[in-house]
Amino acid sequence: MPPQPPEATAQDATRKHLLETAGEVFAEVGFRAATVREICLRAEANIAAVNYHFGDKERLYTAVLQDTCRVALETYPPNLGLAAKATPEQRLSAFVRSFLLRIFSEGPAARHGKLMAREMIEPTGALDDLVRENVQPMAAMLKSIVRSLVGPGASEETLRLCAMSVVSQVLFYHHCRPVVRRLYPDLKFGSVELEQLAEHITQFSLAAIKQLGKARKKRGGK
Amino acid sequence: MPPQPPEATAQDATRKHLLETAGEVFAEVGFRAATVREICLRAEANIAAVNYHFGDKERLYTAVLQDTCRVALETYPPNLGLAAKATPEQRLSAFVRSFLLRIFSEGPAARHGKLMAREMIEPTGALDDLVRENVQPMAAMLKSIVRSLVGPGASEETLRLCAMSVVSQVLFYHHCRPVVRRLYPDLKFGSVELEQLAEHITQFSLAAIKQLGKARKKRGGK
Amino acid sequence: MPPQPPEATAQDATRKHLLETAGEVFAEVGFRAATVREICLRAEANIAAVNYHFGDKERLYTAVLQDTCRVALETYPPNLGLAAKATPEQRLSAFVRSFLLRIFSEGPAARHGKLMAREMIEPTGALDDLVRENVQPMAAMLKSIVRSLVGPGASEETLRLCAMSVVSQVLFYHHCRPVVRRLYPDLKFGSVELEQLAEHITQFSLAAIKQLGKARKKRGGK
Amino acid sequence: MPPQPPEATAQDATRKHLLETAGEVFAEVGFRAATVREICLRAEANIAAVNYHFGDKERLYTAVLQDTCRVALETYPPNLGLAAKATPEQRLSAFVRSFLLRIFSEGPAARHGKLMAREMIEPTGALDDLVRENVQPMAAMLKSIVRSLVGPGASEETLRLCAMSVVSQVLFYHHCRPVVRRLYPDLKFGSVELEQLAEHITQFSLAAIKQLGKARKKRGGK
DNA sequence: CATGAATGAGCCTTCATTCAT
DNA sequence: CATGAATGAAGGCTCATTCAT
Repeated sequence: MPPQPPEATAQDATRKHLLETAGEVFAEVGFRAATVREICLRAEANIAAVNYHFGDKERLYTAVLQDTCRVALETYPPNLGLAAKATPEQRLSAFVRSFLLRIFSEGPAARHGKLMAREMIEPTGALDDLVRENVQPMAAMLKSIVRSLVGPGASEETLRLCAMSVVSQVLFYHHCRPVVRRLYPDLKFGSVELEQLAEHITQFSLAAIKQLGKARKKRGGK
Repeated sequence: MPPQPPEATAQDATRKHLLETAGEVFAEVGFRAATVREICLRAEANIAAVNYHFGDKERLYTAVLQDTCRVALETYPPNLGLAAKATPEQRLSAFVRSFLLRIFSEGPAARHGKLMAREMIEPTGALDDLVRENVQPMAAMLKSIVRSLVGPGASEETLRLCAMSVVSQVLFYHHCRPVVRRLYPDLKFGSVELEQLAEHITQFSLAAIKQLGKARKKRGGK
Repeated sequence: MPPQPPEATAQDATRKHLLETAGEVFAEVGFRAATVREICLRAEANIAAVNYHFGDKERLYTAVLQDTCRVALETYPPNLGLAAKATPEQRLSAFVRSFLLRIFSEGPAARHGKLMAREMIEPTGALDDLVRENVQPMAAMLKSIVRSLVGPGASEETLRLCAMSVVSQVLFYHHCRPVVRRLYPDLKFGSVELEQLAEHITQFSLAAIKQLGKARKKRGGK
Repeated sequence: MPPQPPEATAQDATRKHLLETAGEVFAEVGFRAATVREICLRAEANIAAVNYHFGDKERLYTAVLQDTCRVALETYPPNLGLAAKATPEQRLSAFVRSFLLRIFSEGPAARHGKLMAREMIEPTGALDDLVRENVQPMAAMLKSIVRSLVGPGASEETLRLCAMSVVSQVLFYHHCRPVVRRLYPDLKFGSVELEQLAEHITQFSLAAIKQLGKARKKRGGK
């Protein structure tokens, strides 16, 4: 008998189910279009269950956002279990791959990507916390990787710009999927294709970053 | 009897005004949150004007999308009036700059960027036409630029991947602005900063593309 | 054909009907217990009619309060068409009688009394205006009557106290009707009984006020 | 085995606390607006405690009404500890003063006044008992005072009318406080002002009653 | 033709009450 | 026994759309 989590009450079960179902619905149609009725119906809960467990629709949404974020990061950790003494190149590759896998996964973890994309269009109060607690550390990690690659002495601005150039390439395929799909109908995003994509983004970025590093040294600074 | 264009002005004026106002409202709050009432109120038109002129809210939206796209491309053409014999580097730079200016502009042209960002989240039927008529040519133009840079013989896939890497860096700042603003509160997007940003993206991309070109030649193909 | 009130449109008819019906319902069960559904149902109007014509339930209530007040004062004017040179005694009698008739009437004018009674328990924002525009003038009128009766030189405080003693006797029978009915089940409030009641209140008050006037003179002022 | 009253304290304590808290809430916002949740929350009791101890919200209200009435009469008894051989004038004065103090007091006793005022607007079943057991005796007491003042031989109707004229003046300031406050914003109801008010009502009523007594004798009857 | 009064479906939320534990 | 999670009816309000004028 496994060490049962303490107090796995009926309440928690309903709450959890609600959280999961709401995640689905919010990811599918967004906060506004999602209706409490639909969520409760799918979760086989009473229409008043949302208000009872979360106060109101908005707080349910906040809880969903935080929960999906946690799940996504647990499922695809940014370093992908890399050895401690990995090279910067390996670390960049892992970062890109885990990021891609995270937002293109098909499971519950994928919902976070959809929710975040919607959050970019209409930010809610929940975004502040999310950026501070989750995005910030990721950005710092990536910047440290870039610093290792571009060499010491690079300005904060350079690090920031390069980090964003890396991130942008990953996010693009997720965010602009509707356009990409229409431009290249044959393009798929299976695991093979994702690996190829990760390889391209990594190589493209490595080439650029290293080149910038060389150019900086030649100019003797900055 | 002349083809009475000057006659129908009263109607056309209302229609045009409605189109413009709807563009504002849709860009501000999105399709769902926008209300026909609000649009008609701002346009000083009757509440039934939308249904009268455009059939329903959705067809108004489609008309708005097409209109804003036209305006945006007219205001910031992709080549920025470049000389015919411009170098590939100049053409890439112009492409990046015009793209950035287009989506970060503060005017009617900027609305298109916002609407497209929303379209990425919940594509409507209008997106098909838009991609075919506007995005496709832009993509082709960028790919030809990349081809000039990477050298002859590069695969279609390589061209496509590189083109997307370029585009993604531009779009990122627009699409993820809510996160960027929270990560770097001091970052501004005035004309000076946009120029610097364009410079970075251009240099980053040039370095990567050329490097990939060299690597390919060394490997002797693909 | 009578001089038709200008613009007696269909809109006004619905609005007026709604106002009347809402008056009934609010008087019967109060603001909170009254439901927009019930009001619209009784008025044979759409469920959204209240919001359309009055904005929301609260503003409908305010409109009802103002309207019933107007009707009540038009139906039973405070001076009851008294001659200009009426004696103070006659004016007091008319004031008391018209007040009693107003709050005990059975028609639409009676609703105002019920609404005001509820307003005493839970005042709304509408009360401020009502007191300023309707109660204030009535109070001034009564005070001038009392001044004529008590003789010159009486303090403002005395006038106020006496005026309130008069008003209180009238309102009591309306406000405490539930208790009065239980104490004296045989008591009726038909027109005959109201006349007797008016006579008592008038005589009781006259006796008191004149006596106070005499006492004051003996003491040589105040 | 003794009749275990000390046993059941835990339950009784909750019940009593609930009664007290409900009194507060009902007096503040009325029966309808009061929520069982709020009452249980303030009483630090379970949400189901009301139904458990009192059956439902309505029966809780009835219990509250009876309890507050008891407390109010215990705190401000109608004769204010008057000597047995007090004059009718003194008894009237005591009656008026105790009545005023009761309804204007700032404590648990005051709640009864507020509840009764609401009961006047929407009587509940609890009113019958209350009138029979509490109001009736008070009315009888006041009528006997009036009889002493107006002289023997006065009709029941006269006694009743005069008694009500007295009571009405007291209740008016409590019941119409919202209007009074708006008419005379500077008016306060501290202990000093209440004494002055009691004095006015007493003198006003005494003057009227005695005058009516004289008039009756002159006319020789009734 | 162009208007704006009117519609009714549907949304979020509240609340007294119940019932298994 | 006492609890609190769960219920479901009902309320106010919004909004795209319609239709008689």
